[in-house]
Amino acid sequence: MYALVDCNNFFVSCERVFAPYLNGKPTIVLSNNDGCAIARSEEAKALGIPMGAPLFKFRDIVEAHDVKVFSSNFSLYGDISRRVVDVLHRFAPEVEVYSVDESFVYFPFDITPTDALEWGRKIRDVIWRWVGVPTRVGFGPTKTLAKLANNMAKERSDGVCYVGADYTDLFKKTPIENVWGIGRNNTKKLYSLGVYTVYDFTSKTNAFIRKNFTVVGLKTAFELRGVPCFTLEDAPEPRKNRLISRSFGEEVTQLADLKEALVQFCHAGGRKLRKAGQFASALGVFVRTNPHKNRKNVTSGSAVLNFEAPTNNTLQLIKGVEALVKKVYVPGHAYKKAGIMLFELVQAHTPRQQSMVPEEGGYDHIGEAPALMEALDAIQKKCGRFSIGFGRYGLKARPSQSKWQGRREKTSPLYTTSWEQLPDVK
DNA sequence: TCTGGGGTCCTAGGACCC
DNA sequence: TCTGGGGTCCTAGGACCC
Repeated sequence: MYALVDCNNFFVSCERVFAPYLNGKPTIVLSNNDGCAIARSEEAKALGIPMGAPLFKFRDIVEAHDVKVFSSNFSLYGDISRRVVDVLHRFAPEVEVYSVDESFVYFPFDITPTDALEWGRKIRDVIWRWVGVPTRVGFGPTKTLAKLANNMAKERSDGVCYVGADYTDLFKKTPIENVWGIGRNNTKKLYSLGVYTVYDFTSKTNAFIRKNFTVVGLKTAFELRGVPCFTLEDAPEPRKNRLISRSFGEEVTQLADLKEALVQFCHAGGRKLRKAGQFASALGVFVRTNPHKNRKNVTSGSAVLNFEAPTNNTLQLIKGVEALVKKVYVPGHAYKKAGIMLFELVQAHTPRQQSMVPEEGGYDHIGEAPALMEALDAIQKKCGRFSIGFGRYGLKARPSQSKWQGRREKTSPLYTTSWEQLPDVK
């Protein structure tokens, strides 16, 4: 038996944990750069604010109804997310963190749907009391059915639901696009093939599904019929690539500004690699002008280089960026977005080809962080992320002074991850 | 004026090997 | 007239997820 535990309107719910005055008020959280609505409270949804819509398109609604607006505060959301997962581990030994607001839970013992629903109510109750965010719990014999049940739980007053493989009546009423793994494109194709509901889909032959939707679609069909094809990934595979990118607050035309942004991304990238014990084999840089401003004339560029030996040394990433940015930067263009990509990430213990001629300033033994990086991480951890950097790359003392930094005008405090910003209890 | 930031998996087809 | 039977690796592109 699988369960999917999903936090309702997660980012908004996180904001409400420490600001209960927001309860009952229409509230939204914006994407980076205060661009789009990426989380909406039920009240905000009722006002017609669409998911992913840019703020300027519904600003009149915000003003007319006094919608509470927040910039995204991912430190807070990440911390709340960890707390939710901690609670789940008390209920079941096997938990797969699927995303920041969703986890799969596997119950390895026999459990009836009735008992499952009782468990679900208990899980919701404890998360609500201990962490302070509302959740929904869906149960099913496969992950896909649990996910569907989670969707159905929206309609249930107790926020829990079970869906079995034999729920034919339900399947006849459920649109196929509600199924996990059936996206926009497949929906269009399914409609054209006369498939509109879950029932229509599961009734098709395997050969038909395989032919039109590859093994991916076939697995989904099996899952809906109650045959598990996706198991719990309790020890997720280490990630293979990493992307660090941002849209800029203001368009960037100068090479120095572009470089400064990319160097910041290298800091973030290096830190993330070291934390995960990973090393990047190759580095990519990309830049892009604003696609919304001049749709016909969006320019982008990218370049990649291979490291002689995989690295997680920030300084080596920066050196790589220095070489690559010259290839992609074209004077006269106004860049709106840029990023770095770290490819073919390897773990410290992965066997690898040694370089015959060690790079100057590099290091030979993978897994051995150079003392400089250890010091950098330690100082940044103690004194803050911008307390130290590589001076010659134009790092300003406070990066908010840079034009490439995005807008974050309505950020809530770091209630749980900064000593200075702990909330007061009166 | 203003439009996010991450990821994964699968397939087809070409180049190349014996 | 008739033209084998295996493989691997890489890339681009398309689909999906949050």
